Amino acid sequence: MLKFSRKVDYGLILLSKLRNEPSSASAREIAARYRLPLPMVANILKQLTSAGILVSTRGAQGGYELARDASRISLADVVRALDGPFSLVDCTSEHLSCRFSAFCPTHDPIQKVHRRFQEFMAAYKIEEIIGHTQATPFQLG
Amino acid sequence: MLKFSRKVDYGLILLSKLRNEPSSASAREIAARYRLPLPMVANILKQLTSAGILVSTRGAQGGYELARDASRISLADVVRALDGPFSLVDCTSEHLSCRFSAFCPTHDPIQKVHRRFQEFMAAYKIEEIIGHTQATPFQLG
DNA sequence: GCAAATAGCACTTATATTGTACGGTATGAG
DNA sequence: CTCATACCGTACAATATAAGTGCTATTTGC
Repeated sequence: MLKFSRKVDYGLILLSKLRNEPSSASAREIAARYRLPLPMVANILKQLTSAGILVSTRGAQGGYELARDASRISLADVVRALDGPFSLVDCTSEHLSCRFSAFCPTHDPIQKVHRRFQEFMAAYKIEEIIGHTQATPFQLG
Repeated sequence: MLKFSRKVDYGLILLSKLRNEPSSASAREIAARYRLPLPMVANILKQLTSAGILVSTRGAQGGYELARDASRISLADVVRALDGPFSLVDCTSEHLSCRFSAFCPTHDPIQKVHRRFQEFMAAYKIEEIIGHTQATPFQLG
């Protein structure tokens, strides 16, 4: 299917929290705020950190904050961090994975679609997505 | 993940055959040509037909051909026919499926991303993808 | 009637997503 | 220095989705 994973969905929500309330927040705090399971939130934050989108402080009073301004974080960054390198087709990186290999009649044109889509995602900064609204906690039981 | 399904991959190859060698071809013929399993090819052709992208002729000497010119078939048409309605996020159609419902801080902006992506796919005609090269059969054992 | 061909289901298997858990390491406070 | 807090890395189980196969019915041309 052609859709964002739930990780990306959640990730954007967590990022909106961190961007709109910039004081460093712990995984526990964020999970409680949005009524999400702690292990999942922790995992997502870890992945965003190792991708360089967040910076973490360990130990008591530690937590996470944005590594750079939201206007310099693209949708492509977030998706790559949480879902791995995305490619519309398998044969983007390794030709071998394709049965048709060099003879594939659609290979080159689809590469072009792929590149255009990558550009689209890279140009889309999360500032546009999370910058407008204040992060709103889950309000209903 | 954010990629085309194999069905779409195969579908585009089959479409390139039908567009570049316009005489009506049977599923068996196409499967043999590309060394693909007949049941799979048949299924894909069936789905493309019921979506109105191909027209079929039943019975002996029957087969498939494009329902309209490749310049009037979009990538969105093909993806929708083979993978179902695609939406970057679950909450595109039914708000209920989202845990945060109306309180979700990222809902509206992501809808916009979704619409832009749909437009991108709808503007991309398969003519651009399958029109340049002649369909090349699989050539290696 | 017979063979070729599509139509419509239903089913199985493989793979990816989703969510959870655990042992380890770093830090700050008392 | 001990303890609680919090991040780190990785592995694991459950579930959902995709991928591929098979079968029976129906249509059509010879």
